[in-house]
Amino acid sequence: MPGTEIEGRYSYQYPHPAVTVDCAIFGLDEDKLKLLLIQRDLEPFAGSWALPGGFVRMDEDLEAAARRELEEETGVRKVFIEQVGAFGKPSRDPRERVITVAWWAIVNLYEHPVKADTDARNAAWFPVDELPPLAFDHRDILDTALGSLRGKVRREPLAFEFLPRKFTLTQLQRFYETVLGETLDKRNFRKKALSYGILSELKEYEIGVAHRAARLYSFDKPSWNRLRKAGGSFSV
Amino acid sequence: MPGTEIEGRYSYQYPHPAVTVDCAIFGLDEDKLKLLLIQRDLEPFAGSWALPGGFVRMDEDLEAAARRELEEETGVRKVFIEQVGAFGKPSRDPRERVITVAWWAIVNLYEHPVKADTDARNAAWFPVDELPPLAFDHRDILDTALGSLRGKVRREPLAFEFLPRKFTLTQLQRFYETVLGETLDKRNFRKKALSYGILSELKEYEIGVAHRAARLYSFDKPSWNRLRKAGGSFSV
DNA sequence: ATGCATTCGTGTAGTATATACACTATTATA
DNA sequence: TATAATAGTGTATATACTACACGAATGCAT
Repeated sequence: MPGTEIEGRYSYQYPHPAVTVDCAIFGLDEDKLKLLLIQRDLEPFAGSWALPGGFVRMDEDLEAAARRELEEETGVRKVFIEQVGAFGKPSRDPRERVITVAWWAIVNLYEHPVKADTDARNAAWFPVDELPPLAFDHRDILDTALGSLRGKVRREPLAFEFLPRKFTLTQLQRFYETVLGETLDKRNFRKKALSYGILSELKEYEIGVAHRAARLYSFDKPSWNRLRKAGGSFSV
Repeated sequence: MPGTEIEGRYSYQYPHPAVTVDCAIFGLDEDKLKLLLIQRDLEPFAGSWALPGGFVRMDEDLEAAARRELEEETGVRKVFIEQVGAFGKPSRDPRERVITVAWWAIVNLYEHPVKADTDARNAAWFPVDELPPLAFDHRDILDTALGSLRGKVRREPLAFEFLPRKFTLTQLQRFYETVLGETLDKRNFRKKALSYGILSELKEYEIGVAHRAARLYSFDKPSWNRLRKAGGSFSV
């Protein structure tokens, strides 16, 4: 049954590989970009940390499979998710041929705090620049995912998927500095960030800080949609 | 055997989907961006045009599978190829579950003319803006591939994968105008293209034209490597 | 041989965008 | 009330982008 005459010209019988999805789940925590990892309890790589993932079901879309894994792991439903690509070196799993379709996702830890290490399974958030060795080819996958995340952050207002609904311009700046790994000039940053007209200045200020309180802003999605339709982008 | 306890926490037995590779093969011909398509002779979609593709073998890397298909179809070995991503809607093939990993590739039709329609199988080059209806979800795949190609062309000197080894600046400009779908100012284009220092001015001119002959240039790869290492990009 | 049609090749001025840079204002706390 | 910490603001310079027109070279038709 498997493989027979699929795609027309090829009629020899191929055995089928297993197909999984793996997710690089990013979040912003204490001004650091963090990644959710799971500690494996079975061989191979028992004890190693790995990207959460699992099998694609036979009647399930790839994105649906990724979202299902994501929700099982974090409890969060509507998140930003994007495909990284397929990884399929024949030797990537020592047991049998497994092709994985990798995704990256953003969970907003301010709106949906995900307490990773409290449940039975051993899961934890790691700063992306202090990761333990990863199982399988997950380091490759992560590096690709990080590249894809950074590229997207440069061109689209993804920052607001990470930040609280009300944020200060300094928080916004810190985010870009953290994710892009470069320092930015305060005045130029504010000038540019505001110039797109997609930030609403609120009449509120941060509270509980031991210095002058900063004004809060929120992301104005309608303005961004208008700007995008007009061919605009958003890069700081 | 399939699916058992793979990835640790999941131990139920999954049937495995078939996995294929499909290739969007681009080339430049008569100042037009063209795509190589194959006419299917079997159901489903018999008679329709489709992206060339086929099964991934059990011991074969995904990229190797794509390159094998590519060579079977065009006879060309060393081409630029990049993954588009995985496509896996459960209904995309009416016979059984097939997940495809799509790739796009560039063949240089000046250096390796691929006479598509001469062999037994019915294959042909189509201008990307005059494509026939495509089989399966190949239209989706192609649109994604085109987006990926255009993005890459904006940032990296991919133009030279399409053009003859010796080319005129007008040819180069036409390429960008064709692929990016916008007209460019001649003087500004030349100024900018030359400013990166990755084009070598040759002492040769085009021949056989019924007007003033244009100077020929070639792409200086070492210069590009130096520029790239220094963090530079290439965008016209 | 001459004129025609066609493409090649070139520079400048104006505008917009990006960069560099330092001090006063506000608030909590000691 | 002094201190420590961060917020908030403007200008001058350099760089990059845009718009724009005409003489030079060549094959071809007459």
